[in-house]
Amino acid sequence: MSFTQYTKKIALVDCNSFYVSCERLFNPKIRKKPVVVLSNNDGCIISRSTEAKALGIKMGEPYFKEKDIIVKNNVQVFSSNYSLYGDMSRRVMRTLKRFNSGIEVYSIDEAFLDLSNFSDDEIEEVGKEIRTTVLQWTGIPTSIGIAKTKTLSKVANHIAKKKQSGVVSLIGIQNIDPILEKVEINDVWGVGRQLTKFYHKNGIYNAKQLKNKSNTWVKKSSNVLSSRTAMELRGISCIDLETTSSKRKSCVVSRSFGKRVESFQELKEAVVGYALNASEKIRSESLATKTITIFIRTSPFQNRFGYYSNSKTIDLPISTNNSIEIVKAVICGLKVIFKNGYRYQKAGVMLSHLSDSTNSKNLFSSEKDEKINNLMKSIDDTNYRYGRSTLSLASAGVHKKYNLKREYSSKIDTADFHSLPTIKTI
DNA sequence: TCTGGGGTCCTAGGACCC
DNA sequence: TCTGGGGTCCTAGGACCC
Repeated sequence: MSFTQYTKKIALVDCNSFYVSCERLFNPKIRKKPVVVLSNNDGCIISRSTEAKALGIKMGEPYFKEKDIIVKNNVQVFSSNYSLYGDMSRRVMRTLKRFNSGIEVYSIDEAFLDLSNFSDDEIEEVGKEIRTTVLQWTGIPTSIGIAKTKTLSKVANHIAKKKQSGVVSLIGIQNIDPILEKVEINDVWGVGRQLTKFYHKNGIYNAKQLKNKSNTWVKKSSNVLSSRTAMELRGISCIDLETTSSKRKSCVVSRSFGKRVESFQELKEAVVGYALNASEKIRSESLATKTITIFIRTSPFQNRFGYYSNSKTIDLPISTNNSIEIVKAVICGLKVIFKNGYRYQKAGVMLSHLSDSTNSKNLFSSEKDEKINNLMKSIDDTNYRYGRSTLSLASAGVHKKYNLKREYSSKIDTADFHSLPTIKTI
């Protein structure tokens, strides 16, 4: 006699080489070819097709270091196009939501799904159906791992990546030790470079060894996060699915420059621009900031001209999301930390201690605040309709020689009518 | 020259993730 | 010549209090 089992089931859906897959959607010619996508400023390689991986091109490597291999093998290169990737991501997530409301969108190309309401017997088929549907509706190939905990579903996903079917379930397997034994410790979710070093020193080289270590040892010699990871490998769920999206706690806008920047004026224009972007972002999420940090630095890789990095944090008496106030603080901070004679490579603005702005009326609110809020709102509306920075502040400048390098952009944007791919008929 | 014990709160920096 | 950007959480240690 057998009866249907309904154990806890978490699926991790992960888009394969997501940015590359997005570029391939509208460019069939590069479907079977090696392709890479570069980070901002065409700096590093951040997405690789399987063909590119096979050539030995490494993740996160500077583009110029791999250029020889790239040219020799005619690898297709793209600058990143976040507008396109963001839009495709939303389509994938919308498709996933149809299968279950219990979904945690974990990153631009990953989501955890609670599939506990499906029986043990049918779960692998459900995974395959999800994969097929996402591929059909969005054109994006995915890998799906299913297991009792988030950490184990990551393991399953890791294995699924190398499988033809793209779906791996660990549900119903009595002894998963032989599987975990083949997973290197640094491939376990939550184990980074430092922990890998530490585990190696203690004779732990794979997931099985960590799983079978005593919990007290892990907790005492490392920390709670590590012990949670170990528990999850044992099939005991410690990291919950976060299905309700909570408001963020900080907001950063930072960029590397396309060219080194030396003058205060240019640096100021750049950080004012970042401050405006950040302000707009938090306004769009009905948040206000109480702490503003501005940072600048020269390149950490070339210290021929000396390395300099500094930041200034400014605490406001009252939370705000008013661009003018935020820009004022940022310029103030920049004046404190700016030093002449350096070739700056990067700058950024961080807004933290964010709180809900909808109930932020306080003792000092006035009619003037009301007017400023209305001004901000009309600036945001105009920029939304006519494109970012249609309306800006004079201090943000107009020349922007330091702007990003983006030499290989596909310029396709499915979220912008004017940048949709066109079909030519002869 | 000697100089307690214990609690809370905050922050900077580190480690991790994608 | 050229090395991304944006998050979260934890912890140790300092400041402060009685």
